[in-house]
Amino acid sequence: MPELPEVEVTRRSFASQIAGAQVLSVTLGKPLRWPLGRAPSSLVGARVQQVRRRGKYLLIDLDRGMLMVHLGMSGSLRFATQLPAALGPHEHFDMQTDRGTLRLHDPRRFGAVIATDGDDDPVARKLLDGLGMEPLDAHHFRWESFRDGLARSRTPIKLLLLGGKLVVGVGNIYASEVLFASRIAPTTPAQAISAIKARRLFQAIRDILALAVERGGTTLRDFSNADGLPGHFQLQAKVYGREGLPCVQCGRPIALLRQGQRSTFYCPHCQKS
DNA sequence: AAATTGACCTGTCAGC
DNA sequence: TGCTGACAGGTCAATT
Repeated sequence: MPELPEVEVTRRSFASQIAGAQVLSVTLGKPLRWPLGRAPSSLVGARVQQVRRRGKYLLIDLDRGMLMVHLGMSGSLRFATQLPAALGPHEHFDMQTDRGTLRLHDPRRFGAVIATDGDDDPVARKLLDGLGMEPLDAHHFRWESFRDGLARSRTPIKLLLLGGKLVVGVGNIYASEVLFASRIAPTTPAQAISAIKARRLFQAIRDILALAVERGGTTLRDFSNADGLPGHFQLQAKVYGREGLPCVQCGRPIALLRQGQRSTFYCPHCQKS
């Protein structure tokens, strides 16, 4: 479910509500991708300061430590005052505070909640170091760095975008969408992309992710923010999930391709190397 | 160093 | 109806 826009929409939907809250108790369901990292009771009494995001990680700063939350493939967060006391079968992390309860729902359990000492904690460093540029941060997402990153790689551009080493947050849906918007074939080796097209791709990543955040996420499936609301003005995918349907530009059928065991959707007529 | 591939886990859907 | 296989929005570890 969650690529950068969905994670950012989630962050915005509960960050200001949870800021200043004091942790009352923590309950765990089934194990997630990684263990919490310390006893849940050690979080009790801590105060939440702010909620940041790095790539697809949510970083919840506490007055002692930092909680890292990743939604994996199927995770979603709720923050509310009135939640059922008992955890459902797919709810695996629950943090009660004096302002409400933060609860992770994650059927596939590819997500993670990790308690660390902060940004410099080795566990946090291991996960966050090496992540690429933040596409919605103008200071970090630099055209020169992006262009140089493309020039250094022969990897097919779709896979390079998914990799997260050059730019973070572009997942399987948005990778197909930004390549369609910039009219680049997904198999094109990164270093073979012309300057003109690279520039279009750079802009498309910024514009499409920003628009998706504005609209509250994608239209696919059942994404909802931490208020449990779906968000009414969700972004329409132009190619993702549209195999065989007419291209919105030229009317020819959208094609499906497998790259790195993931589906890529594209228009063979509109997108060229 | 860069590029593949497999693994994690559960739900859903198409086809027989 | 039930079974089987394919697939799903992510990413890390192990292997070439």
